[in-house]
Amino acid sequence: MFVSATPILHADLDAFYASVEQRDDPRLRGRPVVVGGGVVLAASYEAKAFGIRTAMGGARALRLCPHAIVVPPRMSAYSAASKAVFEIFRDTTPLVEGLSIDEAFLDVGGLHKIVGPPELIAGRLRARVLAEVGLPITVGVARTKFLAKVASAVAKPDGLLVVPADRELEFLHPLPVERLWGVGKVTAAKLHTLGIRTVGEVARLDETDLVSILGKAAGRHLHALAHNRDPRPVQVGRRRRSIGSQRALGRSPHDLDAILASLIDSTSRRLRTAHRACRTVVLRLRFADFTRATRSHTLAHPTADTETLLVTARRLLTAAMPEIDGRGITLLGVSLANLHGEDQIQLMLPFDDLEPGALDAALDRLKDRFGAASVTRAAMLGRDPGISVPLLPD
DNA sequence: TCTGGGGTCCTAGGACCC
DNA sequence: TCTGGGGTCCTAGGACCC
Repeated sequence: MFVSATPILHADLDAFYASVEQRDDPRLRGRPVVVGGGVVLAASYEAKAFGIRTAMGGARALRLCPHAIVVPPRMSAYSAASKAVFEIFRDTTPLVEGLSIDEAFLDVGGLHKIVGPPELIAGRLRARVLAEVGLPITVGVARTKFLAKVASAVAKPDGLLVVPADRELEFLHPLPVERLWGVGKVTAAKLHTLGIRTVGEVARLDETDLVSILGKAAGRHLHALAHNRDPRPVQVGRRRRSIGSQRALGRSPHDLDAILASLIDSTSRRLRTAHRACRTVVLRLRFADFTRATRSHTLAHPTADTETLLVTARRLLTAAMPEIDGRGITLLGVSLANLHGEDQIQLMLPFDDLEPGALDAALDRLKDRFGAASVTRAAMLGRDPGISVPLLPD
């Protein structure tokens, strides 16, 4: 039986935020649209034609295209659109690996006999996303994840590109090194100074040379990709490894402690909603000269308790105050990492109903159910509506 | 040109343990 | 008394991605 040699799809929504805005407001269609304010979060293809790019300052974008229409972001609309598109992905194949809000890998290798060849599946997927969600989407199809992603980038916007298994290197090698996954500004500059500009030129280098130029992991990684060696399978259900939030600070005076409390409040809330707990609190700082610093602390036990996390974050901030006072702070952020999940249960007891001994009784019930040795009382603090008791296996 | 907000992964040094 | 090699964890910084 013939088995498809190009079973991986990389599906990537085009100019995602801007496309949602154009979908929802007909007046924006066909016109240069910029989503964002101080910085460009997304630009429609009409805006990109003027040289406007993601992450560019808003003022510069308007100089490039004075008649661009700037709209504020509507995150909930993008999130809803993303959910609808991912439902179509999962209806196509259960093997879906989300990469971000607007892109995913789909393994359709097993569908050939039932549905047809990958290009047919990809075409149908594009048609469904347009018909059911109203958004243009580009799909790259190839034998490896990496090449499928390169194919969709080349095919953008609103395109479909299949790289046949026998033409992979022919397709890949003329492309600029910037197309390789993991090559950004710094790595590209290093390679350029050595006269290396295309993927094919990278492929001609020995792995040991690349390692000596770029370091062990990056060198090996790039060497493999330049030869289209990418054995990574499409992974379903990858879990996030950190949850964070940050705030750029204007020139006006700010109450750092209040901002910190609100950052911890929102991130710890998201943590609990996801039924996760964290062990590491990371404080992110950016200074007036745009240099950055991080300060972190790792707790003995995972927790999702607001008060515990806030106390930890406050200690980090207090320790960093001399530096902040000296250099001026322009951004404060918090990231909760070292995430723990399924192996942990969180017990919430409402404050009002809390009889004396109720907590111990609840712990005893859990010990009956999971075995005494697997239940530990790790923390008992809280001003949220309830007492949260993170429990973890010994 | 003056820079947002959300993430991932890698490196390197030091502490600590065997 | 002086010494090796290996492993894990934590912290900090940095490159990169969307």
